[in-house]
Amino acid sequence: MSDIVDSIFRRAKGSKALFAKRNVLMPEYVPDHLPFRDQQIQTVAQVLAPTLHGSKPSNLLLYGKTGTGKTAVAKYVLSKLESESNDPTLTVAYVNTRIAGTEYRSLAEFAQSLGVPIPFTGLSIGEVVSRILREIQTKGKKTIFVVDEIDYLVKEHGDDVLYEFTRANERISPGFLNIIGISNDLKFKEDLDPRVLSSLGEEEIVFPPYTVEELREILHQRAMVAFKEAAFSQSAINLCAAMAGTEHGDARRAVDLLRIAGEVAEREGLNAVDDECVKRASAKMEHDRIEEALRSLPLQNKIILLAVSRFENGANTGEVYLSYNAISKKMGTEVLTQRRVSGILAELDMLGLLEAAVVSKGRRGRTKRIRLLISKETLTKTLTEEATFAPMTQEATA
DNA sequence: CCTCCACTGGAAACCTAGGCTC
DNA sequence: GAGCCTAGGTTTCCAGTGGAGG
Repeated sequence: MSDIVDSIFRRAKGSKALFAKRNVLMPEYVPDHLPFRDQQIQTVAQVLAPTLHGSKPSNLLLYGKTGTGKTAVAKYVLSKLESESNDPTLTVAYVNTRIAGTEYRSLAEFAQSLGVPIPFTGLSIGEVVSRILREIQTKGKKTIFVVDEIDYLVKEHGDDVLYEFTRANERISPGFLNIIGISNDLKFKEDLDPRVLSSLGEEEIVFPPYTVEELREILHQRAMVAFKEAAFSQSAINLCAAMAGTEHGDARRAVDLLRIAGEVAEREGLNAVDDECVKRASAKMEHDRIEEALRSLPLQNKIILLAVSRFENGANTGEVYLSYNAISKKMGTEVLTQRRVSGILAELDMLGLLEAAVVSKGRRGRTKRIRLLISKETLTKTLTEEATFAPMTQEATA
């Protein structure tokens, strides 16, 4: 349906489609070939190879920053393994613990992939774990459990469950449970119980960030498939690679940038993606990021930002608190203490929405010098979307 | 060199809400 | 369905502080 609408609009603007296969540039796409990851693919394959003889491979930890190909490599090798093996008891389960949210939901998802129905709520963690293990044992399932963002799981909920899993293997023969942990955080090992670490980290692979040259090559390969012929310039690709390269070699970001640049070019009715589109795309991503950050902020943080925005030339904590107080009263919302507001100002500083530097003014005390880092227009525009703010953003200088 | 402002930021108690447990 | 637990947000309390003005 939307295809029809798209084509109508496109014809109306007299422009033409640049994408041949846009999904090749979507974040969840796994290509058939992963350049510059041969080493990692080989190691993962070697570690998992014993599975084909029915024996338990070593547990595996994959480390690396976002966009270095960890998840892609894991999914790639596992799909090969599944198609290579003719063992019906081989089961691969994938869970991203940050997206699943809670420990319970991560385990429930895992259980579902094993074919064990788990109620939405009501069971204890221990009960879910033992149901999973019972399934593996009674059916003799050879299980490979990919735990993506395992650092999140451990940080939020501890490593007790992982300990149970790693310890259980003697009891569940002829089946086994193998764990592949994927972590963005290189220091994540420190939060782990040494017993869990020694078992989980039997094999470790580190994924280095991509270099700019590598990003360029990756983007080029994707662009050849994603776009129609001559619908992109080499210099646009280079620019994408360079821009993402300075952001710690994040391939996902590079690919996103290229896709959005393509969308910009299409919307503008251009014949090809050029440097200008990439710059525009980068600005759009930044703008979207800020709007998204604003939207997802808790109410109190929004009010505080609004209070800060009323001072053209920056303000100190006391002044912001007074202004915040007035707005809150007018809106009829709860009023937080100054201590808390001070803390929230520090949080907003971390998010890069404002700057809150601690300065000393001698006899006139010590405070934070607070300055908005985003445009006032973006702020009021985004806040006005929310009905509660509509009256507040109108007469902003009252 | 000392004072003393207007806070900062640590620590602990308190308060929910949501999810789990029985 | 009532009760329990936990995490995260908030309040309360307070010792600490950089440096302009004396």
